[in-house]
Amino acid sequence: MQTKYNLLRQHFEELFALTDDEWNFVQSHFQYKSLKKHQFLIQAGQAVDFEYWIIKGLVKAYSIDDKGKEHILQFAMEKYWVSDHCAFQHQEPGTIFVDCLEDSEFFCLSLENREKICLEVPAVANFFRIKSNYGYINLQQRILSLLTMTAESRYEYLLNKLPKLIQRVPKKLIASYLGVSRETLSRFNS
Amino acid sequence: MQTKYNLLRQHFEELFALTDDEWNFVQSHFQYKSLKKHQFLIQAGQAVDFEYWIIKGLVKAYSIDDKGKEHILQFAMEKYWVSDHCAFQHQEPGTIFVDCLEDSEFFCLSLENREKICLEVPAVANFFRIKSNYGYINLQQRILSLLTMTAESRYEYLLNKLPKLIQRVPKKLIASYLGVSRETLSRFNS
DNA sequence: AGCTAAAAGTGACCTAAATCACTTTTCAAA
DNA sequence: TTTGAAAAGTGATTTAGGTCACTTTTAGCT
Repeated sequence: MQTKYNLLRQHFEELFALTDDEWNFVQSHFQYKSLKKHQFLIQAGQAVDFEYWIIKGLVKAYSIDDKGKEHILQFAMEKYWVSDHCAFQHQEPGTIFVDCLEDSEFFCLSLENREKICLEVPAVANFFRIKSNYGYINLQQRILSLLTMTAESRYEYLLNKLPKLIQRVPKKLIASYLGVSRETLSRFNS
Repeated sequence: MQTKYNLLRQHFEELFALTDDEWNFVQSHFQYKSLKKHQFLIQAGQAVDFEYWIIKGLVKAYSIDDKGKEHILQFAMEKYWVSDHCAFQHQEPGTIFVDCLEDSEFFCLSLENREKICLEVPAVANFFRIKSNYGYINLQQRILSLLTMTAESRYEYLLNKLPKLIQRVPKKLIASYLGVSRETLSRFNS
């Protein structure tokens, strides 16, 4: 288990160094969780008590529309953070589902604990500040890709950007992420 | 001018309180800028030296595709932050344009100064952390709206969410923001 | 290894929205 | 207050991508 915590420490320290004391304090605010493939991390309608850092595995975050169709908001794997951020931040019932595409392990951080470690350890506040900023930048680019590119070029773009992901995820889910039907994606390209 | 700085201080203090000393330090890292309608704040291809807080006015942030068509990434008005965040963060040439839809005034923050005040004043780091997080949440919702909703319901949704904005912005720009053609938008609704 | 279910591919057809071309309305600057 | 330009509306036509129905392939399970 300590090895797993060390992975998280390394993740924090990619951006800002922490003293051992700081790290021990921070670490004590996370809890471990493990799920099998097909199990839910978050379900719409329920409370979202945590933000999750993925130690190992792969999940999809998605919403389900009135016709029962699923729309993928995010794939998240090792070293990614995932949650229903909106529900988590506002401590409201969630609107999206997150489930495991592979057996997965997580470190869980509650809102209360997040605020506590951010206020206590400025390096952690700065860590989340920069991480959120990168996340924001990524979403802006995804929005631009939805506004400016055809479905086919979004697919090519994703193939280049995250080739490893494509191999771990069924194409029908890639289609859902890109906002295209499975059949249309199947008719693309190479 | 001090009145304008006070607006910015209030904006920071909506999330975390600052001492007068802290504020004086923070304030000294911003510079004032004013532009007339139709002037550019940021242009694709050029360095992006600042992030901007809007004191007064309204701008659009957009990219131009290979066919010369403009796609609106964001509208930003009083109390909003705007920049080419990607280019700014990586200190690379920009890829988007930001120009003024009305005469506008800004406070400008360089990357170096942002990092300086965040490291010096933890409340500022926490401020930007929370702001970025809210921004992230908003973009996730916009992505979901692009994936799950028809153009018409996205329009209705926007009418409810930001009625004031609609009145300040030509409909053809709203169309571009929603990812619909001007003509199609014009055929909608009520 | 054999079997079931999920995933992927494919043809035929349909539709939301884009595009093009033109008219009408609104607005801002002289 | 006129006037020229930008914005908005509208009809006709096209098109990217969706939907439906079915077949083939792949991947987990016992």
